[in-house]
Amino acid sequence: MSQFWKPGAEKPRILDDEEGGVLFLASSLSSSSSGYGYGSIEKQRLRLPVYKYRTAILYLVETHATTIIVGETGSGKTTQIPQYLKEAGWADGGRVIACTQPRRLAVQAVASRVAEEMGVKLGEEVGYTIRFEDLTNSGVTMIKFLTDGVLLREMMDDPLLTKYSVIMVDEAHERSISTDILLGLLKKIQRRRPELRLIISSATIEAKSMSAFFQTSKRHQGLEADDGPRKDPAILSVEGRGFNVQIHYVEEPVADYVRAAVSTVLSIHDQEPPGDILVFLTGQDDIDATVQLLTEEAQANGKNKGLIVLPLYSGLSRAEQDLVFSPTPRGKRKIVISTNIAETSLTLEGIVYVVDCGFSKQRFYNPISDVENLVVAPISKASARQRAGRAGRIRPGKCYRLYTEEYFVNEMPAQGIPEMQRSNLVSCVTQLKALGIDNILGFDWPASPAPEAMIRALEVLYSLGVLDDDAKLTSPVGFQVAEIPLDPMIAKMILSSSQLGCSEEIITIAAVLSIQSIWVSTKLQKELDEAKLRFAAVEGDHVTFLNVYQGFLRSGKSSQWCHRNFVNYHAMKKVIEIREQLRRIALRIGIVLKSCERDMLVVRKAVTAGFFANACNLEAYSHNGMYKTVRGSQEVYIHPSSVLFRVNPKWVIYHSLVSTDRQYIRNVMTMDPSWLTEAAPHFFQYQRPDPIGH
DNA sequence: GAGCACTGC
Repeated sequence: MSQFWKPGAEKPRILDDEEGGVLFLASSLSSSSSGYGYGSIEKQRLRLPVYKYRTAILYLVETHATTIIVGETGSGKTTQIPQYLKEAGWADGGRVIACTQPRRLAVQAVASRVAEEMGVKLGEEVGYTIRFEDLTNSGVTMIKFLTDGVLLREMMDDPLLTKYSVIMVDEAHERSISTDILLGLLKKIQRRRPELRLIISSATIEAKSMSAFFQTSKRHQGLEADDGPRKDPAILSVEGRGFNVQIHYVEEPVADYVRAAVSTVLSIHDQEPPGDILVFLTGQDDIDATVQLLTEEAQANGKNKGLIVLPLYSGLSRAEQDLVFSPTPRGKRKIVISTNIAETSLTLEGIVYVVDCGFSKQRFYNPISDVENLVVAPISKASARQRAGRAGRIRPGKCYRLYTEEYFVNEMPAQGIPEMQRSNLVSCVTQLKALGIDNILGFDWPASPAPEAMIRALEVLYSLGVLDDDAKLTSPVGFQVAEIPLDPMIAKMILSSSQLGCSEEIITIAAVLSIQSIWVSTKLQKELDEAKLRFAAVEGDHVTFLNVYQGFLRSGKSSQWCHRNFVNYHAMKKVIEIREQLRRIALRIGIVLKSCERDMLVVRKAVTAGFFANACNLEAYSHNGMYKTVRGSQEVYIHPSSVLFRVNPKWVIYHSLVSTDRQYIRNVMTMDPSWLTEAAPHFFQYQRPDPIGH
């Protein structure tokens, strides 16, 4: 491979664009150098679109502190660029090349692919780290894949990330909270470590704003010192290798996208050649309705024989999700009706047609009421393109958009709102504080969150005793909370359990609260309710979780036991895993591991210490179970899934709140109001001088 | 008596 550009060699031809970024125009190499006697993996590597840009990428990374690579799916950037860097010597001298991904599955898949291409054992030269799993060998691993959340955690031990020579942040266009925090911090690190190189890889042409973010102040421009890289980011664009997808729009806006989706699917089935169909809708309700309607109409038309209609959303059991991946039998057409999960998280093979309703459920946070809501909202153009691209993976496809072209062009937003601007920031602020970022309001974010959200987060953390009057982390509580990889309210609950002597129980509760649900998703609602009753505790859902966990342990962690009791076996295994991680961290930060045996009073006090802000009082004379929150006097109701539903104790504390027609509180526990002033005297003095006196 | 887009540490 001597023909490739290496650091120090004569530079390839480049052209500066008017913004000071560097745009690579032509490579002197073409991909025609493939074909002599390489193994098939090697041949495949040479055929990837990114291969043509190998020299350019290495040159830009050598000469620029930050390189932004815009690459469509199938360009090969994720698997190839780390290898190019290694071949060019960026992993010499014990240094490591890092590549981050937003999702665990992607980390594992990419790492094993790269290990295979390099002919090495996974966990040696090529490794990966995700929560609960570290497959790296320190001193040996040269290329390391990891989730961006794990890299953020690594910064708590090594703030300058000194072992890495190059950090590639992949899928940056998704703008998850951890990607955004990471980008902000990496920009800071760059100032302290000029030898560090960043590669920001993104699927959309948002590169300009990303470039502006990494652009350092004007006076540095043009000062190209011989001993350092250029400070202005380079931008390089790599084409993808997807097939052409023809876009169809509706001529008039549709009133009901469920009906529109059904009729679109039926006409594709009627008129188009074989190929599976993927339909994007917003949620479980829409999807179940569509599956039913489609099955009925197909039956009525006598077309049901050729159709396999399958729902897809994260709430389905593993077995139900796996159905979607089974190959379509000859002569049949598979129709997958899915949430956003199929946009990025899962990739289906064999899709030729996509139907896109133009909406998805998105989280929005209201810092004034401190409530996170799930709202059906229009998707962005970037999402619409991503959805359409799902039709072009195996051959040219078609995408049917259930909105007008006029709407797409003129009204659909180009990019979605970054998650940072739609979320509660309590965890995010704690993490930054732990990394020594004192001036949170002045932090240089890729997208600044609302000041109200920031102030609300500071208030909550102050009331938890995580921050002091100067908004600095308290010692030891604040630092301990930051070490625990969970929501600060949960972390505070764990810390309090140490003093109350019930940490074993509270850690179990923390683990259960941090997974989706320990119950199986089933249509047998009555049976599920009956199963729940077998574990129900008068103290509420938290203690009920302890009963389930005890039962699971006594059964010898049996999957049959889970099945009999409508408990989700995979969820329980995850609970065990999270418990183990939390116990390790607890020992490290000096929490006393102790069981309170059957004393649920201390367990409830520990929960209150974290969740006092979620205290509610049953309205006197309320016959319909209406509660008011102590903090904001909001009307709330106990969710029917709670064991305290219809029990309606006078005082409760909840873990989370969901808004639909009503505000429902989920995971609810009974408590005594005198604990509130005990847990957070300042908070309740400030909010309401005497919460107990009525 | 009713509802949970999707990730991640």
